[in-house]
Amino acid sequence: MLSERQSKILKLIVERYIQDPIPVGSKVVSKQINCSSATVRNEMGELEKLGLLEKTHTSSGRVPSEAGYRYYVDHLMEIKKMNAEDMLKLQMVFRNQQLALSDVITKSLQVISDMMNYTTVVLGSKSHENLLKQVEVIPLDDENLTVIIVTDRGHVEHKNIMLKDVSLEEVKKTVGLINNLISGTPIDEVGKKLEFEIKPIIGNYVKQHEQIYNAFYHVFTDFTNQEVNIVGRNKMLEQPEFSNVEKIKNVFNKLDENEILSSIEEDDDNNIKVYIGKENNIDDDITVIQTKFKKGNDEGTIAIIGPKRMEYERVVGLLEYMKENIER
Amino acid sequence: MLSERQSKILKLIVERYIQDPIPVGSKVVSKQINCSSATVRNEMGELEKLGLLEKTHTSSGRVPSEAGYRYYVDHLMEIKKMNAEDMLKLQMVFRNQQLALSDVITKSLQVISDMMNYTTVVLGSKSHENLLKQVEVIPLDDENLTVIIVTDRGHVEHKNIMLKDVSLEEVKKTVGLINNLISGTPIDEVGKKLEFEIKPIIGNYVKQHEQIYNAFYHVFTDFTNQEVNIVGRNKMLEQPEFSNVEKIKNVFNKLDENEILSSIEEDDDNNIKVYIGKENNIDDDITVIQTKFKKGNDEGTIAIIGPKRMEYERVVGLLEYMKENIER
DNA sequence: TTTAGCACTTTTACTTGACAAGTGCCAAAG
DNA sequence: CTTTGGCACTTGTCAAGTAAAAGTGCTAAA
Repeated sequence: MLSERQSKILKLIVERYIQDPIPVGSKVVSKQINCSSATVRNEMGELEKLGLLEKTHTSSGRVPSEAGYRYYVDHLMEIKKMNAEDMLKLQMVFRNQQLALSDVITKSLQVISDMMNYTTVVLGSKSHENLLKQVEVIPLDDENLTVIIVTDRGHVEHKNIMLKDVSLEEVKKTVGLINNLISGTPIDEVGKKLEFEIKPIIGNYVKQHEQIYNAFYHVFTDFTNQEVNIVGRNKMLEQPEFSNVEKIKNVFNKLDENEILSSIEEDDDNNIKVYIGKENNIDDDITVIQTKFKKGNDEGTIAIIGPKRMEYERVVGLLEYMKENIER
Repeated sequence: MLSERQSKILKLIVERYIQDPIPVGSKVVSKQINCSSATVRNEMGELEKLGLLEKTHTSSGRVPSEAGYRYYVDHLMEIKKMNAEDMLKLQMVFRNQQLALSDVITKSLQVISDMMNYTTVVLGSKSHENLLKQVEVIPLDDENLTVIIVTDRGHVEHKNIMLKDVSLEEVKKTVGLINNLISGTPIDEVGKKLEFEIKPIIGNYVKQHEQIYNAFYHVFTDFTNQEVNIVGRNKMLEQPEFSNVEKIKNVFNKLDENEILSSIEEDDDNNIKVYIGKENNIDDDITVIQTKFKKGNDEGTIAIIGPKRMEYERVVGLLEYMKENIER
C-alpha cells in the first residue's frame, strides 16, 4: 500500500503527464507538494521500485508505467462530472425524439469524439443475438433484385443479386416460406435452417430452386456478424504518441479487423471497464475504455479509444453519463 | 516540342523516379542512353528550363515536376497490358455470376488495392439520378419501425425511427400513398413532393399525420447524396511520401469529406482521366486516376488514388481493363 | 526523516570536417 | 554546331566532438 504522500506524488505525475507528455522531474513535483525535491526524489525512487513509474533514461524525469496507470485508475483518480457545456452538446442529441437509439448513440459519439479528440466505437449485438424478423425482395429490373433482411433489433442489411431466367413469382414464394417458417431464428442459424427446412420444400414445387436457394443462402451467410461503427478514426492522428507511421499503420489495421474489436466486449458485466496498454488487443500504446449498455431489446457496447495517457477522469465520467442517458 | 533525346531522358527519369523515389543524376541516365553524362546534363538543364524537371537543391539530381508528370502521361507513357497473374485474380471476381455489379466492382477494387498498394474509390450515381423505387416499412416493436428506401439502381438505405402512439395502420396508409404517388421521383426531389403532394392528403384522413410526415421527411432528406466507397484507405500509409503525420491527416480528412471526392467526377466524358497534384482537390502530393463506367441502368466512377509518382502505365492499363470488363 | 549540495549521466542542439553525389561551365575534339 | 572530358563548386549526409540543460542518486548534515 502506498503512503499518502506517495499516492499524492503518483497522482500528480500521472495527471501532469496526461496533460503534457514530457517526463516529470522532482523539482516540478516538489513545488506542488510541501517538501523538497530531494524528498520527492526518494519517493519517486520508491515508486519506481514498485513498478509504478519509469525513467526514459538514467537521468530523466519519471513517466507512469502501465502499472502506474492501472494504480491511478483503480485507486487515485476522481471521476469528473461533465461540465455544463459538454453536457449541453450531448443533450442536444439526446433530446431529439424520433431518432432511433442507435442513431442517437452514433451521433453522440461523434460529438464526444470531436470534443475529446479520441476515437470511439459502437458495437451492436452479435448475429447470434439477432433474430430474423423479415425478408423482403424488391425487383429492380428483369434480372436484378434487392434482398433485404431485417432483424428484430432493427439491424437491416441488403444485397443486390442477379438471377437469370427466374420468375419473380418463384422468388416471392420462397420468401414467403422463409418468413413463415424461419423468422424468429438467430441470424447465424438461418443458413442451416435454410438447408434443412426450406431447400427440401422448394425443391418440390419451385422451379430454378437451386439458383434461388444459393442466392438466399449467400445473402444470409454474408450477413455481418456484428455491426461495428468506428467514429472519429482520424482523431487518433492528433495524439502525439501516433506521430510515426508504423504505429498508425498498426492501429488502423487493427481497427479494420473487426475480430479485434469484438474481442473488446468479451466481459459480461455491466460496469465501465478500462483496458490499458497490453490489457487490450489493439496496441500497447493505447487504452480502451468501454461499457455495455442495454435498453429494452437493444444492447451493445460503446468504447473510447485513446492513448495510454488518456484523460481517464473525464472519459469515465463521460461514459457514465452516456450509459445513464441511454438506459433511461 | 521535345527532341527525341529529351523525350527519352524525361521518360527515363520519370520511370526511374517512380520505381525508386530518389533524385536521378546525369550519370545514371547516360548509362542508359548513348551519350556522355555531360550531354545529359545539358539536356537536363534544358528540360528544367522548360519546367519539366526540378532539383531538390543546387547540386542534386533531377526529379520530375508536376508538369513533367503531365508531359509523361500525355506523351511518353506506353500503357501496359495487365500481366497474366493479375488478370487471373480479377477474373476470379468477374466470373462470379450472381454478384450484383456494385459488389463485383467493390471486390475487384479490393483486389487492385492489395495488388498495387493504392487506395481506390467507387462513387455511385448521385441522388438526383436515383429514382425512388419503393418504400417499405417493417415494425420492430410497439414504438420502433424500420423504413427502407430502395432506388431504381438498387441503392438501399434504411433508418430506424421511433413513433409514439401512432398506429401501424396509419403508417402503412402513408407508405401506400408514397409508393403510389411519388415512386419514380428523383430522390432529392422526394422531400418537396412529400410536402406538396402527400402532406395535404394525409392531413385529411391520417391521424397523427404531423408526426408521420416529419419522420418520413427526415428519412428522405437524410438520404445519402451519393454512395462513396473507399477501399484500402490504409494503403496510403505504405507510400513513402506519406511518412509524416500532417500529410496523412490531410489526406485522410479529405477522403472523409465526401464533397471533395464527388468533385472527382465532375467531368462528363467517358475516358480515363489523370489528375496530378494540384489538378485534384485532395492533396498536392497525390494523383487521382479515374474513369466513369456505365452498364445498363447502372453507372458510377471508379478512381485509384496514389502518390504523384504513381505507376501510371500500369494503373491506366488496369482501369481500361476494369472498364471494359464492367461494361461488357 | 528531511534536505542541501554535488558528482554524474543523458539528451539535445550545434559545429566541424570529410566524403559522396551531382551540377554548370569551359575548352577541346569531332 | 554538337559532344565530351575535366574541373571547380555546392549541398547533403554522416560521424565525432562540445557545451548547456535537466534530472538523478547519494552523502552528509540538520
